[in-house]
Amino acid sequence: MSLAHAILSALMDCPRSGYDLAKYFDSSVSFFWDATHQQIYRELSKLEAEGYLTAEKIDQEGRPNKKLFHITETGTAFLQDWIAQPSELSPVKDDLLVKLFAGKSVPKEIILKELAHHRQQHCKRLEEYRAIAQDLFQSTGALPIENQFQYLTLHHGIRSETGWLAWCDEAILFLQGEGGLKRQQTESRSQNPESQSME
Amino acid sequence: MSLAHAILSALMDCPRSGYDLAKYFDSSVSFFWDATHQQIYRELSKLEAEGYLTAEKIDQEGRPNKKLFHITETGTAFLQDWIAQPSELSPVKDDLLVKLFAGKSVPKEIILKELAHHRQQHCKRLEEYRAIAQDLFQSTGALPIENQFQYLTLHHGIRSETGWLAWCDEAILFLQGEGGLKRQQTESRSQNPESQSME
DNA sequence: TAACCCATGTAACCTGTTACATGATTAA
DNA sequence: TTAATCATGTAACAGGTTACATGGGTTA
Repeated sequence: MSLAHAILSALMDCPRSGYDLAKYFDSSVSFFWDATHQQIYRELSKLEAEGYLTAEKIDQEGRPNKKLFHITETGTAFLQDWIAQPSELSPVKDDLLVKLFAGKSVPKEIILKELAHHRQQHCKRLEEYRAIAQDLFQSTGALPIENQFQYLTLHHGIRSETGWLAWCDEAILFLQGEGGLKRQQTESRSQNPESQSME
Repeated sequence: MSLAHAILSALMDCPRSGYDLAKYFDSSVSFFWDATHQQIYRELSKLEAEGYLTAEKIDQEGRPNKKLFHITETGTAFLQDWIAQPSELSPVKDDLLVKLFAGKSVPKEIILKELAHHRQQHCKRLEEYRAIAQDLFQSTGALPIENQFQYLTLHHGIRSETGWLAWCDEAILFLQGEGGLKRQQTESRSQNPESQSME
């Protein structure tokens, strides 16, 4: 869908090589998009052919030559157009939840183990996100405009990981409590959620 | 990745036709997986060819004939195996967050409009999930084992939508507040989140 | 009489994954 | 001397999207 748009966004900032983009997608873009270097190179060729990007060849000594991709005016317009188009909610796809859904067909310990494993992975991710937050936004006072939007996406990532952690904890307790007996009330604060404060 | 597994899980319950599955994926599975009828039919053929499913032909009068798919023992074993294999976190991909990331390249009103639009869609989804929760889990006392896992997946969906709503509200306020000036403190309750109570 | 439900599919295309391939430089 | 970093790609395959196709029965 929007790998192309994610790449164009990343190139609005500054020109980057395919390699740079792959690294970028592994860190500062990972809160909301995921792509391998193979996908990125293929998409870059396509975007160049369509005139949304131009490649600048950089000869280097002591390391491989590279191509820096710059976004063109057509590319910028294409991105702006897409942003202005209202879009649907992105589809949800989650392996762990598929496993849980079929949970009754395996011993409970297997599910509990997998929940613990995922809990730990979310924990790790949360720490990574917090570290990025520290790096980027430690100054007091107003954020420069360039960083406001990045801040919001990162904040979403932190929120989402925090939510996963809490859900994992609940699910583990629920299943350990022999299921069902400890179910709590249906109407809760989530009707009118007390929002977590910003990171 | 796991469309095959999601289909097999759905058939653990009871045999279903492709059409049934498509409807099921549109409602009770939508908290964690998404698939169109084309994908489902293709996957069913494949799963049948591999021996994980058998098709039972049902001739009907007054409406089209159909095929009911039953999971086989091989199919069950295949699913159980997959569940026991530890899996990585599912990748995040979200269009709205890509738009926000590139937010500085369009007028702020466009972003605010899109945020409001998404907020409304998440609201609608949350209501749908709550309605399903009411239907399935209104009884007091212990949940039957068959429903415990479904309950947990649904609960995750409700949690996630609640989180999205709260984030949309925060993002809208943040951007309306001329950005940055109203940023709140970095260390917050999310360090040790007060979990929302179960639905 | 129009739209929706039931029910199944094909075909073309685009996107994502996995494996393979190269090769110099630098840090442990 | 082993592994990681820099840097770019091809090829095959699997998974997902969009458009097309059929056709009777039911509800507004």
